Amino acid sequence: MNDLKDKIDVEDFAPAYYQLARILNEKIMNGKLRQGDRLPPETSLCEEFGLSRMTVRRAIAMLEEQGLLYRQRGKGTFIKGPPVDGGMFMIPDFHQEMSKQGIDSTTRLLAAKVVKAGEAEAENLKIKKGDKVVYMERVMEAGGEPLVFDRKFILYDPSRPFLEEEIGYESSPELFSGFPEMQPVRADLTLSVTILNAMEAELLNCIESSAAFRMEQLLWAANDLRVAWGWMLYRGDRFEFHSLGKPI
Amino acid sequence: MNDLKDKIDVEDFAPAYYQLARILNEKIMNGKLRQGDRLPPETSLCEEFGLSRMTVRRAIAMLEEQGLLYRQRGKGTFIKGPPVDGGMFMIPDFHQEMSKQGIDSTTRLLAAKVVKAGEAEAENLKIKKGDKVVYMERVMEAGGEPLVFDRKFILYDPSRPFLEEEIGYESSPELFSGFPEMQPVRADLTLSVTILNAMEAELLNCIESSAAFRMEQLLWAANDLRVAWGWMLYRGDRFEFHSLGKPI
DNA sequence: AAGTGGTCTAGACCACCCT
DNA sequence: GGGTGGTCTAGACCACTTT
Repeated sequence: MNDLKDKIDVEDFAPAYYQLARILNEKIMNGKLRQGDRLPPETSLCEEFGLSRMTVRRAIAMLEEQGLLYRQRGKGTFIKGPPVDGGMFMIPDFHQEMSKQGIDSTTRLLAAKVVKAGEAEAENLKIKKGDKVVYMERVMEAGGEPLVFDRKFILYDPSRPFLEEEIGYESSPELFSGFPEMQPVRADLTLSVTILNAMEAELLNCIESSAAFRMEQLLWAANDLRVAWGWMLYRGDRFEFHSLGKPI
Repeated sequence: MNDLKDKIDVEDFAPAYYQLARILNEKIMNGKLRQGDRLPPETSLCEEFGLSRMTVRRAIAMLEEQGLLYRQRGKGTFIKGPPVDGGMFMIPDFHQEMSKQGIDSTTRLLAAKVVKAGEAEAENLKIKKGDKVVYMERVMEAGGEPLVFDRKFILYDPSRPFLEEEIGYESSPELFSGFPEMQPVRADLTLSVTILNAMEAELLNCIESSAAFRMEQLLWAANDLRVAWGWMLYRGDRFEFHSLGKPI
């Protein structure tokens, strides 16, 4: 029943490190290598598969990255069990994900204006309450349905006139294009859960008090300058995320 | 104002690839390398820093893994913007995380018994409705507060007596220890949001109808055998998760 | 002392992109 | 054809663990 080749096939288009990773991954999924088992030493694998050590190490590094095993200097490489009580989750870019699934998606701009910063905005952008900020509200839709609500407060640059046309379409980073000092270089994201209030529920076409993901965003430019703060609400009845276990 | 060495320090304990990754990362965070910019070719970096190509590539690979840049064969290596509309989130193992924070945590077993599979369990474990399964309910607590509710349905192995003592403590994988055929080798995790019902809210000491994370788990053993299914509820008022941007 | 993983080199050849 | 990243080798030395 073992149709799998346990050898590196030079005719195969896949590189050797990838083939080896696949072979080892298969042994783990087969139960031939079990939790706690030690992998053969790298030098043994080199001999067994006719590969150099760097290539063998690269295959093992792939599996380590996926959390299938761990390495201990001086001791060996050991198989981990599956991540039962936790894992990694990716929240993909909304429009990218939709277009990948062949679904048309749009962003609708609800509001974009200069307002005075309230308590929360001032605190998060480290400005004074009452200072001017650009406020922006958007809804992202797909299949004729609103799915994500986005609200952002953006640092207002008095040296630059505020242009509504610049705002509101697909990609947020473009908001800052042309203003190198305000270009975000880092984003701190925080994922939590919340219950939609009446306004949010109406915009998202949900019943009030339903649950949603909330992804808070704080965008940093160079020199530790905070350039934008806000959050996105993902409808709880339309989104779920899967742990990463990219098949090899 | 540039206190950063832009050279590899052989006296430094950090390996060369790591130092180079730190230097490049700093240039991105400084805004010296901006979104869309092309990195110098690998061979240039080799010369500039006096490193072999493999070492330079390893540094770049680190940054690529973190989503800071991407590579295109034949064209070059380019800086990405920060992941504004999505990112990676890790949900850590509950007890590991608590002990890391110096907080004592416990697991309390509420129920462990053999029951007949209902519709959902039968569907998810691919058994017949009414077949026997092991049912288990646990609450994980820290700081005197219940924080996570766990409910699992485990494949019942008639050849093996069901022992309540085996169940219920810290680590789920141990449930299967000693039964190699049932040892999980893979876990499919699905993250969603939900609203706590009366029973769940009481067990978690929350008000009813509050929001929570729901992490559904399907555990697979070798031969594509489904060995357990269930879900964990994380109190929404006590949990939030941060995107991964490990500082270099 | 022997065995293990961690780092690094100085080359080599290949696949792809652009001119 | 020249430049880029992608893969691979056959060594070397080091740090750590175990015997």
